[in-house]
Amino acid sequence: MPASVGSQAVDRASALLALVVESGRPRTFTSLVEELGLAKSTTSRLLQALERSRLVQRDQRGAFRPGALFSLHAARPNALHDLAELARPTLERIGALTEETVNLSVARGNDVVQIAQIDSRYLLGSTNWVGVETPAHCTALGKVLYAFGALPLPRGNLERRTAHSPVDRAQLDHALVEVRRRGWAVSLDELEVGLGAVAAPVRAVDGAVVAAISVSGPTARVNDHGITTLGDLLVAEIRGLAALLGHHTTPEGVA
Amino acid sequence: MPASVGSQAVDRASALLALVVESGRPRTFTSLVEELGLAKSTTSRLLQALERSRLVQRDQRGAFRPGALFSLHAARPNALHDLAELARPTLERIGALTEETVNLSVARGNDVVQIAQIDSRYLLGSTNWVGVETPAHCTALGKVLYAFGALPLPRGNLERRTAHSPVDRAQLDHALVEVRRRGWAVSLDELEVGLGAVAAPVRAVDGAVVAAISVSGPTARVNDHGITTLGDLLVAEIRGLAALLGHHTTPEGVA
DNA sequence: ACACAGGTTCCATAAGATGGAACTCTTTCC
DNA sequence: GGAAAGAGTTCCATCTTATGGAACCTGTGT
Repeated sequence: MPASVGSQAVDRASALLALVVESGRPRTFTSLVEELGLAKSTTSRLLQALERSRLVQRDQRGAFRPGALFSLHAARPNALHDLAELARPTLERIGALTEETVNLSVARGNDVVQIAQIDSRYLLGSTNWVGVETPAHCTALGKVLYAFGALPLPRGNLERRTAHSPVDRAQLDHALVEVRRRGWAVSLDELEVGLGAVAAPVRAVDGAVVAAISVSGPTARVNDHGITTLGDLLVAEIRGLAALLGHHTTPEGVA
Repeated sequence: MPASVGSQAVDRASALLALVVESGRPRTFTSLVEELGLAKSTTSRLLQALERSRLVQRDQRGAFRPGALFSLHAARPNALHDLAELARPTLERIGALTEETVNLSVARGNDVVQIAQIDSRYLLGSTNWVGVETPAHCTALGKVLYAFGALPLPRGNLERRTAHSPVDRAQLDHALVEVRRRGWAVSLDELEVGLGAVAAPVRAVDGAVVAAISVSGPTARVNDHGITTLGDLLVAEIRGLAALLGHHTTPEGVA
């Protein structure tokens, strides 16, 4: 661990900051003291310094949350582009293994936005979905984000894209139970007849799903037959990406 | 200078990080050394510590950009909610001064997303636009984001919402020149007949426009008559918000 | 092959970070 | 309503840890 000298204070402050950002909800002073095992006085001083620099801020109750600098970054139009950069190696490896089109998406408001895509090795691949709007309930990516609470569930009737699209919340909910059970989602002929996709979640350290990755292609190649293999492959490959988002390489089971 | 002791290293590292995040584009090692006036060795050590904690990352050329922790935060569905919190006092003050509906928006992909709203004091106010999709070329918010490069300009024909909507790029471009000249944008009867709005940009320290704030209401109240007053009021009030996103000017006293 | 900019490592020094204890303010409990 | 526990900050003597100048790399252009 201490393979580094001359920066103990910064390392400690950074560790505090990482905890606050990664846990995704306000952290109390005491919980931070306990988790890092630093002296109260040290922790207090470091947090004050971070607050001064707008790296953390305190809410009404005094708990710490990511500060204005994080908000500023998030508001930049290309903030998600950085995430795409980070994920690119993972996407490319999945692309190389499956030879199909690979997409990375996050939830934004009530929509799913595609932020990166690796194109299929085949001539007959999916088109470019970056920026294209799709009804989330018909896509594997949307189902993953719905299933793990990253996207607010839709109300009212659902748009029927094909004969296979889920048409109401009951059908969708049923599908989402299955997604949670398996850990990945499928969409076959639901968005477009002849188009199949599998998607799996990308989780932050706190377990929250922050993004999803899909593999999609014509149902001639992406179909019931090899779908389990694809789903498991996705889940396995995404482990590496999750490590980038939160370095604790904990294989300890968290549901 | 600040009356703070026991955290010089953290303060310096935070200052480095703030520079990297605020400038919005990759910063070279040397430019950071020059801007902060620290010793090369110190700067190098601090940046290494920040990189270790995924607070900064280096691109292919070795320049520093915000790291994975910033991307992680940006990918969270509620990342922009934090920005809204930060802006709330400003929005409320504008709402109190104008008694009209106030909105905060950012660009996301090719769309404008409303992330916060303060409702009009009048019964006849605008409806809630948070989450609603609107054609950017017909809105004051959209024009601001277009004018200052926060939103990619639209291609092809533009949707004609009313007789006053701009119908092509030529008309829109002409309007944007005016927006840049005045520093704020107007939309009267362009989105809906009877609806008027004024919007102004929110800038980060590097000058990049990261968001826009609008005041909107029925044209009975928001119209050519008082529009300059409204525009200037917006620009003036937003200064305070920009200070929150940028450098520290106030040691104490949070509204 | 040479020089030079950009960047990292080394090291003696002392400046600055550290943690225990004292202290303040708030909340809870009886 | 008062005592006690809880949450967090400030103080201060101690010595760990950050510091910056110089040496040292490493890649690039000439």
